[in-house]
Amino acid sequence: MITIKEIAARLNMSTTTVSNVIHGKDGEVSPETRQKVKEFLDEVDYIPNINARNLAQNESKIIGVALKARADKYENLIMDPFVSELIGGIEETIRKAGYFMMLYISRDTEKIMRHVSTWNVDGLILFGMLDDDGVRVSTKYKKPIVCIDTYSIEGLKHFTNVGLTDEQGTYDMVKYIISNGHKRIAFLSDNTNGVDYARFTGYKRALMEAGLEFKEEDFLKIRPKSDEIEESLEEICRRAMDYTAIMCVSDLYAVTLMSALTDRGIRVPEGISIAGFDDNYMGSMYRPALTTVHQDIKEKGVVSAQTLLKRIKGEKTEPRIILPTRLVIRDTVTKPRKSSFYGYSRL
Amino acid sequence: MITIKEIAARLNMSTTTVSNVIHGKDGEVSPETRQKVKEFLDEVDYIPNINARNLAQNESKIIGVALKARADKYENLIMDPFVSELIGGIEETIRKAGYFMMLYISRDTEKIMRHVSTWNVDGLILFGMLDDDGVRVSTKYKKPIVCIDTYSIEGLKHFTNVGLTDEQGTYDMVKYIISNGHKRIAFLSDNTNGVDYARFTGYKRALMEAGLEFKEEDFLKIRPKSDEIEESLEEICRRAMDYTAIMCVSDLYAVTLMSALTDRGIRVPEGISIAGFDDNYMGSMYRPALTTVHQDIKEKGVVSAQTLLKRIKGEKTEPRIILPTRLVIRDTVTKPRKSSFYGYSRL
DNA sequence: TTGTACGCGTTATCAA
DNA sequence: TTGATAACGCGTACAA
Repeated sequence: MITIKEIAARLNMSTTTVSNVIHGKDGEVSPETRQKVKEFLDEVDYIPNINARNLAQNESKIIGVALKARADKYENLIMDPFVSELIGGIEETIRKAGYFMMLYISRDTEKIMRHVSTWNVDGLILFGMLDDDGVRVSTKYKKPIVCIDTYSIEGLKHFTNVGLTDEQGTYDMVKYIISNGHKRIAFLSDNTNGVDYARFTGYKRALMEAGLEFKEEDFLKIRPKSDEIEESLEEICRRAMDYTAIMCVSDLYAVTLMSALTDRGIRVPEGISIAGFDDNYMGSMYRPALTTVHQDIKEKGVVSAQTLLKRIKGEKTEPRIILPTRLVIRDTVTKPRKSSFYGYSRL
Repeated sequence: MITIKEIAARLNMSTTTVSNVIHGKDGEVSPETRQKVKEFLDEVDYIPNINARNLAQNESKIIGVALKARADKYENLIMDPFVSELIGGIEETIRKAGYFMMLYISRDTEKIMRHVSTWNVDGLILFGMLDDDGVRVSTKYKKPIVCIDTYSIEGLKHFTNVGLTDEQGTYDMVKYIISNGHKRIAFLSDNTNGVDYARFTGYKRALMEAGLEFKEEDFLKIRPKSDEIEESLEEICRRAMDYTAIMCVSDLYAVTLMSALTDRGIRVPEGISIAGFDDNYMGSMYRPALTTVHQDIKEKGVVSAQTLLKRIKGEKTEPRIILPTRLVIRDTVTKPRKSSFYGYSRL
């Protein structure tokens, strides 16, 4: 690996001159020397040492991307195509802007912050952070942070949130379900924090507006840990037939649920209508194809990275960016079954 | 961000002493000073500047992870749960070993190599590289490289390949299909390089062994680019009924194909049997559940990272590591349809 | 046991 | 237009 110093020595000039040519400071150096240096640079295939550069400039050109995994969700986190699509969008944007991406997955906010401090990253993208983490992060770290899908960090300095019309999207979908004639509609999720809370709220608003009552038990809680999910699904399927439709908080869960129902002889949508949220590949490939709320996940990644890049350059940005959602009507929501028919294909 | 120098000044001692305490060189420093320094370190929450450290030590503690995307496959690359699961395994292993992971996606081998050179990464994990890239990479870069699923790099120095019993796994599956009574079995993929070649070979071997003839046209070529896939699928479905079973090179394609067939009224497995390879979430959630060749993708990531770490430490490793596969028999391969029945559910 | 001084590769400042 | 030199923060050989 050749260094500037060595190049300077071989060309009989100073490191300054070489450095100037490398950085295109054309005013500082004569055309002839510039030419000479450039040729030599090509010849030896000079590659700068970023560590030295960062040390001298006190910057890193690194964007830290931290996924905060919940203990009970780690497996799913990394299985969900959501994540890879998001990362894809982020990586592409970062790379094109001449930055580098360091990826870090952890359950521990503290560790994440140490990590970014060590590397002196120029900015941080956080995904999967819950409310209470915000303050802790905030005090440790002075550089721009963009959160994805994190509610209730508003007001905290350095923070920008990139989110969705979660509430409205779910509201629209449940309204659509109701317009199909459904009256007993459950909501399926594994928690009621952050994004899930917003979607849950949208669901309840649609119910209320239609004069439908919401009872606590209409919230179907799925436990995604691999050693609990079967039992969890068993119970949910048992209770499913109390409803004619289930609004799922994600496509992942919607598809998981449809499989479980199918295995128990309950047909979708004849026996029960199912709606998802995300519009990922799994939902679109499943048959019957999933009716769902679309979000552009890659775009979410791109916008997050772009916003962070702007903030790094010192430009002002909105404290919260809200991306649109839209309904994708496919085949899993239809009219409710007749009360006499339970949709069982075998019994 | 506090520096060693500053700490030394405040404590009235030399930087060496502080440094020694930080690195636990207990023999070099008296218990009292050690205690004093440690306390102060905690108090000010000292975080080393990695750039300076790397510069001084000429190492980086960074593992570069480069995904080489094929032009026509980028979208799928990042959609396939395969990738996120693999990354998950790699990241976890790297992190636990005290290393950092830099992720880079590019179509251009040259760019990937520049990237790793600049950062002086301690080692490299390459995924998606094709045969011809090998040599180019090899000459540029002297540090350990672990490839995932790259055939024909054997013999190249610095390289280790982590792969699968691709040929055998596919052979086993096709043999299983044949044992179900099938005689006309197609193979679906988008190319015949690397991994796909190995699987293709396994398919042909099983055919041959059973005295079945393979014709060129039995290779069904899918074109995965988003603006071509519909047309491609249309043609494949038209030709599908010349066969009673299709061995797909991946679960992703198997599920995609099943959807397309279903949409055209062809039922799986009544009309045609389908087998996949990978055993991912999509295939296991699809109904009918996909019969497929299982590989442990996360494990692949873990083993790759572990192997690289070993090589970085100077330990010898096998030039090629081959992970096992096994058949997962589910519901998409059954006896072939009667020749009079074409499995159409509507026409 | 502690401290001094230098090198790592780069950029920046200032003088020639 | 060019060059000498300091600085960035850390680790370490070697001296004290």
